[in-house]
Amino acid sequence: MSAADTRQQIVEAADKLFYEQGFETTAFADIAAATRLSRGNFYYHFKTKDEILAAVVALRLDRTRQMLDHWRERACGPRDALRSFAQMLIANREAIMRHGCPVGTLCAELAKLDHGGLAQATDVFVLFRRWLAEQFVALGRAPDAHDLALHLLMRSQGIAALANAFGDETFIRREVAAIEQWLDSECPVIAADPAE
Amino acid sequence: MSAADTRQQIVEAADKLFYEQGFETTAFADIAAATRLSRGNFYYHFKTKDEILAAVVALRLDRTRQMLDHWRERACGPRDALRSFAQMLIANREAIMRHGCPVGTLCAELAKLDHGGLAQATDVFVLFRRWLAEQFVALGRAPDAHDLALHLLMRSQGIAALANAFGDETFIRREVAAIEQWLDSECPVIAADPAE
DNA sequence: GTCTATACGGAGATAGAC
DNA sequence: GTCTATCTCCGTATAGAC
Repeated sequence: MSAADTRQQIVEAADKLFYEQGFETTAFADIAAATRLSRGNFYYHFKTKDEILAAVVALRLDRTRQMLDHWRERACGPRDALRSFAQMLIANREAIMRHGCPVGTLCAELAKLDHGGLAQATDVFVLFRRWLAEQFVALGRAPDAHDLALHLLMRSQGIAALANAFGDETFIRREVAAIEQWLDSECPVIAADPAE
Repeated sequence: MSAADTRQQIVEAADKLFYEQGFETTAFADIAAATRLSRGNFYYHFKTKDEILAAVVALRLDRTRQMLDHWRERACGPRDALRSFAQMLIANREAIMRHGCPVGTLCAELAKLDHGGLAQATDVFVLFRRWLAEQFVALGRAPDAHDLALHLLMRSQGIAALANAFGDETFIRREVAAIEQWLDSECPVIAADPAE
């Protein structure tokens, strides 16, 4: 197998394990078992565990960009795009109830560890925030688009946190519905807008 | 120093460290340094680290009960009591920006570790949820008091998570104001209610 | 009740054979 | 590029002196 392929395998396995078990808990032995590589072999591809973390965050940034592009392309206008964001909570409900939000839990862990990679990890949040703000700008809310984006992000984090703690699927669905209601009240459909 | 005092000191130091650094990251050596006790001496008071965690959670449950009682006693009616809950985010903003919500981050960490103490830790959430629901019942929202309580808890978690990631104090204040607006819209002041 | 000394396991990391 | 063997450090936990 080529070095690039092996590297990719390691990063993907680490991504999964960091989400499911957390960064610190995940040992090289765990990633080794998942990739069926020997422990020592890791050091050919990554010098330290922090390098693996950086690669995982880079992977998540890439995937998030792709997902956001995809949502925008597929949606009928910005309001529909925003709904995609909310619906993500329902689509990923099983994983969220078990492991929380991948972005939020990683940021929280790195903040506690006082880890240098925190800034990189929050960049994933920034990616979401900017994208959300763009949709609100397109809906004519340019002045407070940033605040509205943070509000939506805040709700998604709160929902993920409680869903993780209580494991209550009904709660997720109810709160996603509440988000959609909030969207409609904040950005009412106007007759002049043909895309809506 | 009596055994009970020493035990209390250990638990309080552990409480602080678990909040600031996380449960797993905190080593006995850290607690030893904070309490100025020798490492070996811990095992007279606690057989395992998990026992310390259980004691910390019990301490937090006690303190939460006291705080909730205090809020209720001090408040002019249930609406005012609910405002105390929201204001807690502003009062504790410095700690929240640095370390997140003590309850939420502990639950998230224990969920990732698949730790048996998770249920106990979520009991702190349950305490808040019940108390919040009681206030909503008092405001005449008995049918959906439980849902409203979870919604408020959700918001507090989302605010804490993003405040931790972004370190934005303005964001906290804005969202607390939004919560108070939401309270007024969900439970409008009625003339027949003398306490309000 | 409090201390020192120490066993034990598991983590990250390195060296060198293949 | 991948492996095995090995090193060191650190965390939990125990034993026993004082």
